Amino acid sequence: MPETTPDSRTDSTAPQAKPRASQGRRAVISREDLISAALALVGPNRSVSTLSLREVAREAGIAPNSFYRHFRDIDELAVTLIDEAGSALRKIIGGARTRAVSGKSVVRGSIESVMEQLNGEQKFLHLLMREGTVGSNAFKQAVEKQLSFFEEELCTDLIRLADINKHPICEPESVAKAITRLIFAQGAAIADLPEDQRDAAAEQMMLMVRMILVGSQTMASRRPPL
Amino acid sequence: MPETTPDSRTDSTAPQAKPRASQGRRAVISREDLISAALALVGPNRSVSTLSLREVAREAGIAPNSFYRHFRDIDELAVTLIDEAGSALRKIIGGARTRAVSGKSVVRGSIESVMEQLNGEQKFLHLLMREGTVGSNAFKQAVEKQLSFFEEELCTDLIRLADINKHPICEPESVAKAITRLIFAQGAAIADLPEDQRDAAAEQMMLMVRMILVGSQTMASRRPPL
DNA sequence: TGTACATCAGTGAACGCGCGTTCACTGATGTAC
DNA sequence: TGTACATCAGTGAACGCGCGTTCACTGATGTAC
Repeated sequence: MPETTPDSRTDSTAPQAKPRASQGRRAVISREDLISAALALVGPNRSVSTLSLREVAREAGIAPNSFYRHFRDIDELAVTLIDEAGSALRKIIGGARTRAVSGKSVVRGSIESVMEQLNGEQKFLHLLMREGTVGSNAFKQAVEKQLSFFEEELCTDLIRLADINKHPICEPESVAKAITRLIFAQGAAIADLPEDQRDAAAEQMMLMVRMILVGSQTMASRRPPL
Repeated sequence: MPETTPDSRTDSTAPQAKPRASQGRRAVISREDLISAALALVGPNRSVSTLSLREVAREAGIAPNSFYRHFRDIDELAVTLIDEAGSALRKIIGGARTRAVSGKSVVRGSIESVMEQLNGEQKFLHLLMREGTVGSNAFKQAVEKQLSFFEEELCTDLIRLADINKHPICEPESVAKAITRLIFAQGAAIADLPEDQRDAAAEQMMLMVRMILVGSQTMASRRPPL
């Protein structure tokens, strides 16, 4: 029976990720339960790197050492959390983007989708925004990987839209990177703002994104693209 | 004699910051020594929020409880560290900016100055880039304050240059914010890059900044500025 | 100049705490016969 | 169908560790007389 979920796990870093599912006592909690517990604990403000193994186990309702049945250590859980947050977020934003295919409102649609995430209950976004600059190298790489996924998808969209609108842009990779990084950096700051200032901050963010886009279009029209 | 350095210290948050200097045993270590010890410990990768009181005391060569003679707690030291990093960095970059007053090379001069910091021994920049998204609210606010100082200075420069070059830009505050945030976000990522990829990353960062500037100029020329 | 004294930077020992990790275990389950 | 057994998720107790914080202290210094 082949593995049906290719998913985002790394190649060989899950040494005890239940290779079997047949014999022995049935599991009462799962990897996913621990992830949920961790997600509940980080809330909107805590960093994954401050989670303790005992704390997560307590939240999940198991003994501390039972944790080792599911993850090698707390860092493996943290990286898994980052990966899951990234893919969940890409799914959400990707949905918002394809829903609003009409012209350049793609930018607005995406950013509004990000803001919804910020204002809502979801913790994925906070999590991703927070872990990029601290913690172990494994953390940073995990975040970097997720961000580059966003960049790639945005880059594809930019090129597609440039073709449709006959508005070529220069260096779409750099444009995508600038927009992605700016949104994540600003998003983290906006998340800490009081509710009534967020809309204005979101508008400002849209203006910034528009500046980047207009700039790249202007630069493309000065020199022929490529 | 009026206070010549308005500086960044907060109003009343240093309850035991040596109000006297006359009686009693002479201090063998100072507040500054503790700050240096902390700075040495954070190095290029650690977050200030992971410093322990005992660790800093050990590094400074004093008993753990002697720490309390200089700071209320470890958080007060961390905030002080952030403030000092910010003002040191503003001094350095401000110098680079005024040195290169000729035309638009101000942008290049500033970014090269930032890159020098990244490549060099100084830890101020790493520190500021790292602490904005994690840690207590006090940390975040301290970083936010320093970043907004950068923004203000950059905004002033942008307006001045726009006047000189007869190239008006729209919403200089937003432009300054976008550039500042982008540089700090990207800088943190570049700091983790291997040496040989940094120059390329710096060039890309300059391109991004130029896109923002060009975009804001283009948008200003479409609608009359203000 | 000498002496008593107040000041206060720094100390050493101790506290209780939460942590990660280990150990030998328990007991529910699926499988082989 | 019944029984013996292997598997293995979860446990409870214990370990040693570094932590922040406290306490009563020591002893160098400046000041008053």
